[in-house]
Amino acid sequence: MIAGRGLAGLKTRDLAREIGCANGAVYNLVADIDELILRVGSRTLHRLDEALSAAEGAGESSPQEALVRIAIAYCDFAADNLQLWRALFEHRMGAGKVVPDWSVEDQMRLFRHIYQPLATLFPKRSREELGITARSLFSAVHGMVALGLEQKLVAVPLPALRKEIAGLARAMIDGLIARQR
Amino acid sequence: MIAGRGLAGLKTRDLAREIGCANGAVYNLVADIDELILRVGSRTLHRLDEALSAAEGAGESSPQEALVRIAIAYCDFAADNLQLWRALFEHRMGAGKVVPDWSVEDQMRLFRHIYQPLATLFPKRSREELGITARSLFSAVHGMVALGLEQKLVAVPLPALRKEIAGLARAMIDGLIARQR
DNA sequence: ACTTTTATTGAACAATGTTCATGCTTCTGC
DNA sequence: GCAGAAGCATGAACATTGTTCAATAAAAGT
Repeated sequence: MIAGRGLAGLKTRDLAREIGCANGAVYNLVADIDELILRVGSRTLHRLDEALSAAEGAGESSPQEALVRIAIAYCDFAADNLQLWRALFEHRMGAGKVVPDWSVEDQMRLFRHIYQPLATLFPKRSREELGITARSLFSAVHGMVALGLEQKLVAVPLPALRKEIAGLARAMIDGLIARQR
Repeated sequence: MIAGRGLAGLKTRDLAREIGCANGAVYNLVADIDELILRVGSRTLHRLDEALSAAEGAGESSPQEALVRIAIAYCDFAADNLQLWRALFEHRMGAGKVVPDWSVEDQMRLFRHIYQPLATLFPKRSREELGITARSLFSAVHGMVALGLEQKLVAVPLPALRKEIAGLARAMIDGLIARQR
């Protein structure tokens, strides 16, 4: 239902009807809709993880190009799974509730993909520095994808967005390499 | 109320009580809460515009440094106006409704700040290319600020975030310059 | 002063997440 | 086989919220 009508289109009553049970029975499977959304998010994150892994390995080449491929793969995944991907970031936890550990773990796993090539590129940097850089790179690419797929402001066709992301990703990496010297 | 308790803390009844009128009277001032939120967003965007203008002009220097200052100013504004700034991006229009022109106009104005220095740096590029690059740069910085202030994943202290943003902004710009040659 | 327009009120409606008393299945130990 | 227990399903009911609306009051116009 999230994939079809978006996060806002997920209603407990519709859901109960779809899976063929009463309203209340949903709460035997899940404590909250928060939990339900997190569990869907977990699946999405795992599929995203696979997509990034595939991009990481494909075509042995420089770490630079691996990072660019990962960025493009991220963009493609988001475009192909628009609603599910949006749900990952649109969702806000209900008041007072805290994100469970297993969900945080799912999110953290993403940075691994960026960490690895970065560590090869910058062997002198500490684990912590690399972690921060990895997160920054991810955030930057994520921002481009997020606003690029929003379509509301300026309608940029997907191929142009991919090219733009590849360009800026290369620029960031080149800039980082040049800057460290 | 948005500034205090966040977008989710805005309730029409509380609002009516706060301004001293009946529930329904709110709808003489605004058609929707969507409109209300957009109007608050408009004010936020104007204040943001002023903050970026101040950063743009401060300390005559290279376009590169102007861009970095703008990025930092964006980060600072977001940190100082966290809830209001979040409301700009968290809000999704109610089903079927479309964002009015005046609100889109408000959003577009932001890119001007980035466009100007970019045009100086890359005089050969077309207006359209510059527009796309401006949006990409903005998106990338926005992504860093957004995930950086989220605090949920990794708690990065604000000074570190500012440094990180400045570093990656410089890297992006350097990379773009090097790449064009 | 009377009419017309506008604003205010607060009850009512609809949508939606969540809970719960009641009753029904299914499993367990014998 | 079966009594009791444990779990599950049901759908009504509740709480919260955005929104509407008929009735009423206020203001403006003439």
